[in-house]
Amino acid sequence: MNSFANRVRKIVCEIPKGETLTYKQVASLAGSPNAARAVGNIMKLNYDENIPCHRVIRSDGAAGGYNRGEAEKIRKLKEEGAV
DNA sequence: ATAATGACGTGAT
DNA sequence: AATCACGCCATTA
Repeated sequence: MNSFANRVRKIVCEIPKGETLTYKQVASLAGSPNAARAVGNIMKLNYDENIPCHRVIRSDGAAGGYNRGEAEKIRKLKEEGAV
């Protein structure tokens, strides 16, 4: 998989603990500032357990979604120190 | 190539 | 502040 998905995965994997990036930020870093939707789409389709996708949230501050459940995602972020 | 889908974003009501 | 509708992008069928 060498494409947007790969870039996104790498970026998300580089997110430091306690920090959270918005889908828009990730998309922007991936090269497409308006591909927030595509970013989330890729996560859902890839189910990357090696990637801290739980550190990626919406721009509104909402967690968004998670393969384990939004509650788990939020919990993880809170435990890691994310606001 | 076209249509449909989706863990989004922003603006308008 | 909350909700609705539209727009955007990449992927898959």
